[in-house]
Amino acid sequence: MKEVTGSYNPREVEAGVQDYWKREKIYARVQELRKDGKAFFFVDGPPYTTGNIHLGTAWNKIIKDAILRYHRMQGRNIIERAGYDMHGLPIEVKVEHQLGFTSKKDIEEYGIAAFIEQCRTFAVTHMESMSDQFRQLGIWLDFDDPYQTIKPEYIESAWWAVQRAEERGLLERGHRVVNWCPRCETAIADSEVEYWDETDPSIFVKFPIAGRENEYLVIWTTTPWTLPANVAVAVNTAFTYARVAAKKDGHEEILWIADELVESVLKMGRYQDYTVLERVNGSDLVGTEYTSPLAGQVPHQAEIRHRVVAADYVALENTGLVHIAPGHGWDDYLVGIQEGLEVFCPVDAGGCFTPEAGAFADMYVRDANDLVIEALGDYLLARRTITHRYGHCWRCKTPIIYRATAQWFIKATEIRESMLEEITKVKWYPEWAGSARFHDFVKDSRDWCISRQRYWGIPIPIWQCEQCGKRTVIGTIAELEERSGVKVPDPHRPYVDEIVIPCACGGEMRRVADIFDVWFDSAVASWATLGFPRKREAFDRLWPADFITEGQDQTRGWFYSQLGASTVAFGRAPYKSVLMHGFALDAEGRKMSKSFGNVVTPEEVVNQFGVDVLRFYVLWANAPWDDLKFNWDSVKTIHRTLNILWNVYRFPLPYMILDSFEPAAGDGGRWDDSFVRAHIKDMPKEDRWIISRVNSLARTMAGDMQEYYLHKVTRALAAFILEDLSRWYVQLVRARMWLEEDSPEKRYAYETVYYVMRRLTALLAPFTPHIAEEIYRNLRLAGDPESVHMLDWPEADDLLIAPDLESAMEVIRSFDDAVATARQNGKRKLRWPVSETVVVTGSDEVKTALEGLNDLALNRANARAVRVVTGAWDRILWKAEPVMRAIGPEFGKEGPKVKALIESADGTTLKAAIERDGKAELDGYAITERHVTFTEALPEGVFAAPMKDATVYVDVTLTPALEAEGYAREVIRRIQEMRRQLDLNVDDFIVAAVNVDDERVASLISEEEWQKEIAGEVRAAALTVRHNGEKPAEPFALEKDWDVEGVQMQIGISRAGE
RNA sequence: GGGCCCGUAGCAUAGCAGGUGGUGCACCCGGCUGAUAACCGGGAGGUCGUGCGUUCGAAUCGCAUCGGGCCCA
Repeated sequence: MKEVTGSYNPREVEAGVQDYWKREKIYARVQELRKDGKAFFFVDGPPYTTGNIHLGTAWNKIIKDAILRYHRMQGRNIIERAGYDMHGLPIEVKVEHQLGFTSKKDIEEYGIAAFIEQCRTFAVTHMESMSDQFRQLGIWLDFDDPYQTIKPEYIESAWWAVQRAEERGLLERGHRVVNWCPRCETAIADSEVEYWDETDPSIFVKFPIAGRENEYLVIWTTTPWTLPANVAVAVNTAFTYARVAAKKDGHEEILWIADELVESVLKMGRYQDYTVLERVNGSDLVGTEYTSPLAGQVPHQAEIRHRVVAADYVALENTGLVHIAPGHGWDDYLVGIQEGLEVFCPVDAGGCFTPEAGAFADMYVRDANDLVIEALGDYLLARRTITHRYGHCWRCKTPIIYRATAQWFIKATEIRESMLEEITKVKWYPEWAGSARFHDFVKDSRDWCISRQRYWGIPIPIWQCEQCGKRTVIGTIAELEERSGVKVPDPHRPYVDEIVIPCACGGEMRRVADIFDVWFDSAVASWATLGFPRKREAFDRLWPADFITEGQDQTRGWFYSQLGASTVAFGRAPYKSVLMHGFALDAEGRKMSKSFGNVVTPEEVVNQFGVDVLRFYVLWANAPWDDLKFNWDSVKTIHRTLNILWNVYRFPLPYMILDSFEPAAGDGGRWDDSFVRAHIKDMPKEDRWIISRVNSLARTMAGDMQEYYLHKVTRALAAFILEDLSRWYVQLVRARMWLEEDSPEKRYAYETVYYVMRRLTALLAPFTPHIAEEIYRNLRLAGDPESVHMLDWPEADDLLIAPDLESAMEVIRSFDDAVATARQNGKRKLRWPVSETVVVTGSDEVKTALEGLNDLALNRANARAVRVVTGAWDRILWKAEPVMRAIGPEFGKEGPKVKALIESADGTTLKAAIERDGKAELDGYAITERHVTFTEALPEGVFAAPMKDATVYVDVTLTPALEAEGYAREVIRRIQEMRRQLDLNVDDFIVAAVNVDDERVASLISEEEWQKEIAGEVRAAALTVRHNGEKPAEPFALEKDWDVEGVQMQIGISRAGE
């Protein structure tokens, strides 16, 4: 043990500890230590390798680290490989940006091989930087060998899964409407679409009904550019539609509009008058044929037989008739399939019209809106604009379009039931994350489009024969090499694109051009991290994962993609338990975003307050599943808490060292609790109490960790440090530390403090691994493990838990607070003793506690006596107040006289008489309880304050003896202060002289008893107390004038022998 | 538009198997001075988002509504 002089400097502590971990390879040794333990297979959700980590990423890893450290201390062998998600469009877009590219054409010209090298470099560089940042947060995952989605063995894990899908008939080539980014020229996942407001045209269009003169269906759309692809109009059979003769500027035309919407539509079209000719049910309209107003511009439109169809999703909005273009909308597409409509999509990958769009060919669709509107001519009924939420590509921010394309799908809808079933078998923290949130998401899930038309990703391992069309799905690189007869240098594009497999028909099979949706990469992490299918052993032993934890946004993300891929490949969920955590928000509860400028980085927090403070804060601030509202004040509070811990830790060290205290060692020079267990019966109550408390703490924490109540665990820790240790135990035990001679009391104090700190550091280790390690390193005995992280979790010791003592101590603490309040009311400082303190209570618990812990109560109250009184305390006086409402009517004009009598009577006597006899006589008048109320009147010098189930009365009246002690304490305090100013060691002796102006006070403290007391307390070899005495010949090292409660004193001190 | 979560003093948070709302920070006042660029006590501060309902009684249960978050459409 060495003394610690500095105050808590987190950055210094953390740098030292991390250096120690590195030097002594502590992480590896802890792994080694636990390798025979029961396995705990954890899968790290892979962060995407772009840029720096943010607060949410840090929170995520901190939760993981705290939980894994806890399980490790419980003896588990943790499989804890870190992982990174390194493919995908976000990186491609960043690299495109760096290279100044704007389209796929630029990439093709630059060369795919060179392009993906840039992507690879980008991903690897960022991965390394992120690992460094995580290491700095004290995260103990295996960052030296993380799983990386770009590695060949990882790519195989994905290939293998698709091969399973093919075997099970769950892989499908389908023509579907997908979210399409015209800039990136690829399909993008629903999860890659970001919504924000966009202003678009809002137009009402008349579709002429075939074979009718001047009669139209009125539809509404915000995407005029989809009109060239119109094939149908949908109505809802639950609505009534009106056939209206509408008049405008002398013309009349017949319009079909949902009955309830007629008024608003006609107003929009500025019609002056109308008549409803007939009303029909929606179903009566079904089958009605019409022609396209764009037949002149788009030749194919003239060939389509447009008709009215029924669809449930049509709402009573706008016109109640919906324009259907199966090539450009998901709902439209479904209606199209159902009705056997043509899927017409005259738009290319870049978002431009194809020649099929006739007059609009080559135009970018969003730019074509105005031309389409113009081309509608008289068929345009009304034109407005609308601001609505519209989807954009999450990477390049281009507005997306819906486009029917050929894509590869996993038929998630076919395995939906078994996915839902699997969800119920997983343990969810909290429960509703699975049973409600995730369940509802999966219930509504669609088939999963896994193909992307890009470059930096896992190539889809499907080879298709150019001649016969037969396809084959490759599961491993070895299989590919065997079947192609070619060595595969890198399973990425463009290398795999060149590999040809001979087909049985004599033709050549070539790879389909697509790569995987990047979500498919991480979906296979649970087996990829174990090297499966290349390696089998670990997979057979460990899979599925015991535990994963990610943010609530991963419900649709990683929780889902993993479940989907695993249900396809293995027919079961790849995880046994899932903790869903919240999102990191700013103090106002808003999302942190760069454009708001409200982003707080983990780095900022760490630079100011250190890693442990950040860690403790994010775990402590709220329940894991609630959103974290970041708050600097709270961070400061946590800093203060750890600072107090630090002070508590270092305060006994100088005394221990001075006394050469050696904690009792157990077997092999290893510390254990045998001393405490052997002596607990003899130890002072406060020692037994704090020992009980720290064991209770361990018990509560273990219970809460079962449910991953990280906030409760850290709050319990903070409360223990602040309330139990610092504010209470340390205050009680200080005096024993200062004892000169060796004594059992002092030894017990040392052993107790040591015991508590050893247990506490272990309890803190998962949450604040650095400060716990730092303290542990200084306290550990020679035979102890080198790191606090090698210890087992301290199980609560039932034999040392004393519930009665804990509750009795609660009473004393409440008493202590009340005494302080009463003294404050009586303006009597705690340093000044008081004669008597009385507790009036009806509670047995209070009585028992104060009697059982009377020494403690005396000490805390600084009183000559602490007494418990049940019922009434005889020194309480009562003041009688007349109740005129009762006196007036009864005594009539005698009333004022009675009032005066009551007011001047002795309330205490009056109350006693009424209580005894039911009435009292005052000058012949019978007074009963009706006529008078009593209020408590405290005797001179007595002050009261409430405590739990009791009232405390403190008599602050001074006597010469009390005064003598009070002044003596004042002198002691001043001399101590002067010792401090001289920077003396605690064991230095001094010589001192006190000169008191006031003769009476001088004589009080000159009494032998107090002079001895003062000399002893301040370690004075010589002490003189004088009244207006002459100054000593020798000047003192330090002389000061003091005003002590109005009494002037001159005090001088010097170090003895100087 | 739908699902889930959250909404308690200036800020953050506990209480939510219903029975007179706790705690921390900040604030004001005071104490302590052998943890001291620390520590401790006291005080003030609340329509428990809003409305309706169930109940003898609701922060706690139900419905509606508003605000925030994540996700979906």
